[in-house]
Amino acid sequence: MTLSFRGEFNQRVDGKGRMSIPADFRRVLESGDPRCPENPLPRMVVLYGPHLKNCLHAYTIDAMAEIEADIKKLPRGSADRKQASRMILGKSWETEVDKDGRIVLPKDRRAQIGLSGEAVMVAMGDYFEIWNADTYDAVEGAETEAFMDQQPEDFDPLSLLDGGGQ
Amino acid sequence: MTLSFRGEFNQRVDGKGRMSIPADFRRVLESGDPRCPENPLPRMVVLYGPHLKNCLHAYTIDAMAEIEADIKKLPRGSADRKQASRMILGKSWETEVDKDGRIVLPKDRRAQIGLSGEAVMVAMGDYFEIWNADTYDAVEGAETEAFMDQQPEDFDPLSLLDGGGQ
DNA sequence: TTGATTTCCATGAAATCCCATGGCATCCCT
DNA sequence: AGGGATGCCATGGGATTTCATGGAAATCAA
Repeated sequence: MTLSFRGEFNQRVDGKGRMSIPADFRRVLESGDPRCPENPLPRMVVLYGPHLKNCLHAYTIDAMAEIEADIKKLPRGSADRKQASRMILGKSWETEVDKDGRIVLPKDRRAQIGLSGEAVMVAMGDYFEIWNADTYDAVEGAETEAFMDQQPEDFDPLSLLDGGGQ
Repeated sequence: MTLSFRGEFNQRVDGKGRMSIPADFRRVLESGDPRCPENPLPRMVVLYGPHLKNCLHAYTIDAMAEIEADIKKLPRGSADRKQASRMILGKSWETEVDKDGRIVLPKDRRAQIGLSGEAVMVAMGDYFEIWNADTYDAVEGAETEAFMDQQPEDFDPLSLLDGGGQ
């Protein structure tokens, strides 16, 4: 069983697009990269498909390998496989955390999510999201509020889990 | 275990038909060419059979060798083998990336896919597609739109993978 | 010769490497 | 417990290299 991401972190993004990966996340990336610890610098895969609104998704090598294996299970030549390939393989990018614990997000990626100044990284279990800080505050705040409005006063998120596992 | 292509890149095509191969793709081509790194310049094989509409497919040397091996497994003299040979072996072209990281696409190949000005290269796992930028935007845009129309509003391509492995 | 192709060099932008700093937490010793 | 040393972490700056791309020179072909 592989480690999972946990927590939410704010990090600065400098003019060159450099951004520290939180130390906790690095530990997870290391445990999910078969090349570590021989090569101490963990890699990660960033998804940037058009279905992602205002954020990027970051996976460990192992987690992404699993996804790719699933793609290969789809029938060759099927529309599903083609779309999955285009939207996942075609819209992803592998990079390595440098020895200072940072990655450099290419200009295109930063532009896509309007990233500059301050970033937020949010754990989502087997991946984490990368947001521009201001955008995250706005979108996540609004979505959570909208959701909570539809829930009873004493709502507990754990109740969402009941019956999900059939 | 071989690297796989990842990501999508726009590159310029000049009047001579020269086109840079994205650095990431070159790394994959190098790892898939048994002649590297003794000879540092990787080769690649371009498929241009009539079954390809508006695009070309580019393979590593190793990946194409595997395909050829599969063809040889078909019964000698069978119609399947003959057609596979014609459409794959007969319609493919091997070239070498030059020391500036470029290839020169022959006029015929460019004409076939209407390539000029701007190209798009899209990773598809063990190969990548080469498109004219405008054509790609139109065709891929239309296909994706048609596909997305059949999906729920908040569609995630990862959902295609659920239960794909039966 | 002339047109086409291939090789070589030039350039600006972007990405990468290397080193430096200050803050914070931890460890350890007396 | 104090207090110093140690080490990790996030961040910054500068130098260096790679990349994509354009153009000139050299080679080849008809």
